Formats: sequence, C-alpha cells, structure tokens
Amino acid sequence: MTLFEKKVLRQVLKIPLGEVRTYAQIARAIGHPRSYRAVANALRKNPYPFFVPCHRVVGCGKDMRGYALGRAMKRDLIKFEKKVRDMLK
DNA sequence: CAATAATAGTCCC
DNA sequence: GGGACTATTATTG
Repeated sequence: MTLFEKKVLRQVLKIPLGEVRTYAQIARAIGHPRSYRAVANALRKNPYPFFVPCHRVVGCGKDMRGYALGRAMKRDLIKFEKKVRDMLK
C-alpha cells in the first residue's frame, strides 16, 4: 500500500452519497493531475471494494469503465445510492 | 465511431 | 532497474 494509493482511497471516501467522480478529478484532487491511470490501478487492487466505494468512481462522461465486482453491480450500486439520496432529500 | 499515442504509478522478474 | 500492466483520456482519420 503506497502513499499514492492511500491518498486515492481517502479522496474516494470523501465522495458524497450518490455522487460520482471521474478518475481525472480524483487524480487532480490528490495532486497528481495526470495519474488517472495509477488511480485506476490503485482502485483495481482495492482491498475492500465496499468500504472504499470505488463504485462511485467513473470515467469521463460518467461512463463506467470497469469494476472489480462487475459493471452491472456498480451500476446498481450507483442507482441505489442515488435513490437513497433522493429519499433523504 | 474506432484505433492509437501519451502518460503516471505499481507490480513482477 | 527494465518492461508490462491498468477500472483513462485526448487526438486523429
């Protein structure tokens, strides 16, 4: 677990419920504007996919590129969180 | 729209 | 250390 990965995980944890962020945004937020690939690499080897909500991280244009537990699962999770957010609104 | 180059970090040898 | 890998992105035809 490198410092870079830690920064990525922390940043991902700060994403509000139902919100999504792009890999580029994450990379920029941790001070590595051109490391979106490394971000993806870190999330890929994510030890705890449910506690570090990598399903809130999407590609550009809010497209889902990949997910350790399957894109279908990711899509459902995002949908679910959006629903929860609307419910709490 | 499809193919490709660029780029930054980590992993495996 | 060098080369390959990646859940990307931007560019070119």
